[in-house]
Amino acid sequence: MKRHLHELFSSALEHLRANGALPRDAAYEIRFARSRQPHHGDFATNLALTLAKIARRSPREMAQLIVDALPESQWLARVEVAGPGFINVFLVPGAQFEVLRRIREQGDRYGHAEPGRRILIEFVSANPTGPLHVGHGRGAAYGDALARILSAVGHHVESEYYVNDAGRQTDILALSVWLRYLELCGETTSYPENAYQGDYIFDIAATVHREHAILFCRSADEIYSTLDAADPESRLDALIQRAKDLLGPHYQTVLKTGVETILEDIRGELKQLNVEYDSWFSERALVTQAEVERVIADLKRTNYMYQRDNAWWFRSTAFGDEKDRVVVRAGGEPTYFASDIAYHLNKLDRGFDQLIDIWGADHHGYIARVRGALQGLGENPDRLTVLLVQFAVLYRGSEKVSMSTRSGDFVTLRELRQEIGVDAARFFYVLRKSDQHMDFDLDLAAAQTNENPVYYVQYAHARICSVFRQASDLGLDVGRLDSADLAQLTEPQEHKLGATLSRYSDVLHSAARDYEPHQLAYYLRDLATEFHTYYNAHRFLDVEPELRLARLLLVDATRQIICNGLNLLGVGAPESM
RNA sequence: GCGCCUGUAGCUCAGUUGGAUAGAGCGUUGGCCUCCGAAGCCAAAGGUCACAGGUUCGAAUCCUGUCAGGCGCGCCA
Repeated sequence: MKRHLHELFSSALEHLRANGALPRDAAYEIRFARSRQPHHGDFATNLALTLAKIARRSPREMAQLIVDALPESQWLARVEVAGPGFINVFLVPGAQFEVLRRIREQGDRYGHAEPGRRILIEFVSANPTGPLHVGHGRGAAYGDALARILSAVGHHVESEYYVNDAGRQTDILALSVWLRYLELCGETTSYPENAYQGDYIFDIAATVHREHAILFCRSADEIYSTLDAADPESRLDALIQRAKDLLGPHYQTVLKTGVETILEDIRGELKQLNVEYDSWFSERALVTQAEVERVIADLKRTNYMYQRDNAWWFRSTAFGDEKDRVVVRAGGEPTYFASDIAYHLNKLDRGFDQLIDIWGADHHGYIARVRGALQGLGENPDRLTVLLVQFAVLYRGSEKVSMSTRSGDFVTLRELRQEIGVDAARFFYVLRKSDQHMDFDLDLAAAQTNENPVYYVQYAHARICSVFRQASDLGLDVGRLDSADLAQLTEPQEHKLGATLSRYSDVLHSAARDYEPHQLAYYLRDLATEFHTYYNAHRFLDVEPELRLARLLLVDATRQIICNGLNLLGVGAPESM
């Protein structure tokens, strides 16, 4: 319909140009907005306001000229000049409902489009050093909904979890597990405060003890003797080194048991949340397959690498970063940055047009250096889009809850899901713009379970299903919905519902373009409101057959759109509740 | 100190890329089930869009400054 209006107005402007009312070279962009108020018609454009100055006429005069030059159309009831010079378009009564037939025809594919770009979207990617906490849930809900939406508008989308199974954090995990294991062996350890504190460490240690008995047991004397370190962090590093020395090849067994146990837990929890990845990519694989080395060598061949204090630095300031960054440490160890460059190159080499990374907002300072590295290596940095998810600040009542994995003082995603359920959790997360800070009151989230907006939307769906069950019980003929006479729909609630349904496709594409699933969530709530209002004002079954058929078509299309929309958010659409 | 994000109803948040009278949920107040699901509907109260300037036909939206909050500024990941 918008396209049709566009053609009409273009034609009018051409006409005005031809007769000299508009300068030949006048630039313009015709845009239509859906009117908020019924007396402003169905669509409005500010075209005349933008053209008034160029044409040296008053905005209202300009608007009238355009209106007079409009060609005839079967869909337009009337066109008005209003306010300072808006042009309001009123459609003929049936026009708003044409969309119902298309929804009916296309079913759960309605709103989807033709194939577009190849996109790889990476999200959550939490270190496998502890269970997912409530903060990770936001990235999961956001990333998965976005992947589904992008896929729905026609892109080829693959989702990936980057597993940081190499590096210091996993070493700290291995050390933590080993020390707890030693306690099970009867050794007295002094457990470092900066090792992982969570109870899950005990569980993994117990597994190791069950499977390997006292094979990895070493005496406290061996471990702590001649261990000198200035500060807690270097003491931790010294302990890790000691563990590697004392355990030899067994160290890897402890580490792998830890990482794999936690990864299994993460995988399971995400699956519970209806989040399933196409691939899980291991950082360790990048290292063992020498891709990191290769990238470092490639970087050294560019002009963007230099040595200082025995370390290799990448000149990221050349690409807008605040300072240059170390790629290879003085000791010869590559940094996390190095493997991250290799990872992103690997993703590009797999043939994706666009990479989308979803990061926590605390990593925002990291964007410039990664894009810089890609550019330095001759890649187009615009192929990488980094979307930031702001932190959720957790409260219990008015008390702030910490979310540090190392301290063990956090609320797990599992606890939240078990408390409020998958649907409520996912809808709650996605009901906020991702770059908006969010106050997440756990007590409130639990208390508001019954008031969660997701039930409002699901209830509309269930109600419609119930109507059709009733129809079937009464033996009413609902098999001919396709032949319904749309002219029967004349009530204001029907007009509003029809208008909202016809907006779905716009909303979907807008949500995909802006990477904003929350647009869809808000839309679904609006749609549910329109339906509930309609439901309370009118009856569907107990009316004349022709009217009944038309109303059932309208209501069935509503059910279809709610179902499609909820699915894109990873939320179920129950037929009864 | 520098950089990024944010400031909208008592609380939690939207606001369609600068449009007409700034919206919703929760909370508060008052109505609606002999009728296809009351997890619903209808109505009321509640606002100096942090503050001050600027840009223009027109600003919650764009620019500048001030104030307040979150995050970041490692040879950690």
